[in-house]
Order: sequence, then structure tokens, then C-alpha cells
Amino acid sequence: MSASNKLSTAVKALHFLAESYPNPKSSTEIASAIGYNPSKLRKILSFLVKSGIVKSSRGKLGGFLLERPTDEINLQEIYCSVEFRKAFYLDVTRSKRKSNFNQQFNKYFLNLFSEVQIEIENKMSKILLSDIIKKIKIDQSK
Amino acid sequence: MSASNKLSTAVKALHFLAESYPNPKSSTEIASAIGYNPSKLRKILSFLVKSGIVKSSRGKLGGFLLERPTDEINLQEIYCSVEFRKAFYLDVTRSKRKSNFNQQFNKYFLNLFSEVQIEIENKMSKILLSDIIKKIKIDQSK
DNA sequence: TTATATGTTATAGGAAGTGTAACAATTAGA
DNA sequence: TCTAATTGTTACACTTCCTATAACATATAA
Repeated sequence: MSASNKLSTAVKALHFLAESYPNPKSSTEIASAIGYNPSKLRKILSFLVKSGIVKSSRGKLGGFLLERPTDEINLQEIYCSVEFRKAFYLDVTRSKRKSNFNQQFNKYFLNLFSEVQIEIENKMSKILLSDIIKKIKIDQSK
Repeated sequence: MSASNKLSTAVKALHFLAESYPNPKSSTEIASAIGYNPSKLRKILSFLVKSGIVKSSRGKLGGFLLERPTDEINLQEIYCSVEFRKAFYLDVTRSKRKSNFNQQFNKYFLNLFSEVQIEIENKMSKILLSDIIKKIKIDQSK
């Protein structure tokens, strides 16, 4: 991929927001909690806002807040939100020489990859944020 | 990923070798057929040789040849051969600040990703080179 | 011995990712 | 209305990775 610093950062942030619900938290607070740059984090969080996973409010006392319960947020939509590319993608745009055969081949290959992609999406959409948080808690208590 | 110029190039080359079997083909011939740089192609083919997918012979009249029938070569082993990274990987090595929480989180996250990875590998190992070639022929006859 | 092929290394240029800073837009509260 | 604090966005230098190509050592058939 470029899979994915952004994804794991998003999940870390969401985990933090879930723990501190219903208090809104600023990007600075979240960033220092998960060890990340506030500015980059705001960029990631702005994607989550656009996807309706997180709510944001500006100004004094502003911050970020989960928009939905954790069992209504799955890994697949988090991924799609922060990552432009498909999890399993084929970069065919770069090849310089574009023969007929190459074009046909790439077209077919993209179809092939989309089958794999569907498999990944199915798997990821079954993993809920609540599952992840539960698992982290168990791991921490060990 | 970096998924994957290399993978599609490998499959194109294997497709060409299957078509011209049992005549060995040089990297120059293959490269011009699929529109690729001979030197880079040799690098990719050398991986396929190491994996026992392709045979090579040096010197005059040398070249590359399929080592196995096309229905005994699957997409998964082609991928593993030419691509160092897993298809679905999490790059956790880059994070600078390594708190205890981050380390634990990353460890758990890697497990989560490996579940998805297994799914991908299952799917890919069921796709045979012979299937791909068959599909390309059908597409071309349209 | 020679021509030709693989296998490997090097390198320059470009593309993409990282970390940080800066600033406009917005908003609660004094 | 003014101020402080916050999101949202842009910019930039730095690094890392990828691409395309060239060059050369190694191997081999004739």
C-alpha cells in the first residue's frame, strides 16, 4: 500500500476520542497523547469529519468528538476516509509505453485486482472500532 | 501497497513466456514485447528464477523459460517472488516517538492486519497463471 | 576466442511521504 | 466588540522510495 501510517494514526485518535467521550478534545491534546504532529493530525481528522465519523467544532472550547458509537464504525470506512487509494491497487498510470496489448492487459489486471480488493473490503468492514478497543484493553491488562 | 508495477510486469513476462514455450526468450525480446526496460526486467526475472517459476540459461542462445506448467503457478507466489513487502502491510517502523502505548498498539495492529493479509493470500493463491492467460485470450477475441 | 546472454551494481531524476510552520476562518466568552 | 483559542488549509524543506537507464562482471554456445 501506502498502508498505512495514516490508518493507524486515525484509529489511535479514534480510540483516544472514544476513551474521553463525551468531552471534545483538541488536535493538540490528541496529538500529544498518541505522539503525532498536530497539523498532520488535523488533516487526518478533517477527513474523518467529512466522512461523518467525527464531529468538529471550531473556536474556543472547540475540538473533536465521535459522531457515532464505536460499534457503528468499522475499519473499512476509516480506511476509505483517510486513504485515497484502494488497499490493494495496481498502479498502471506510470507505464510510459502504451501499446494496445498493454492497455488491454492492464484493464484485465485491474479487474483481477478488484476481486482481491472486494475480499479485503469485506474483511475490513467486519472489524469494528469497538472490537479494536476491546482488544487493546485486554492486551493492556496482561 | 507498492502494488504493483512489478507484479503486473512479472505476469506480462510470464504470459509472453507461456505463449512462446518451449523456446527460451531473451530479456531484450521480452522487454520489447511488453514495453519495459530490459535491465529492470532482468532483475524481476531473476527473482522468478530464484523462486523456481522460471528457468534461465546464460550465454549465447540463452534466455528465460517457464519452469512449470501455467496451471501450477499462482498469483500469490508470483507476488511473493517479486515483491518484498506483504500486499497489505502496516508501516510502523517510521514513527519517531515510541511510547509504550504506541508500541503495544502497533503490535496489536500488526496482528489485525495479518488477518487481512491471510485473506488476500488465500484469494491470490487461487488465481492461476493459466486462468489469467485464458481470460486475456477471451478479452482479446472480443 | 568471440559473441551474446544473464546477473548485478550504480546513478541521476522524479514522485511521494514526513514533519513542521504559518495563516485564514471561525467561535465562545469577557 | 475584542480577544484568545481552535479547526482547516497551504506551503516548504527534507527524506525516502521508485523509475529508467547505463555499465560491467560472469557465464556459455559455437
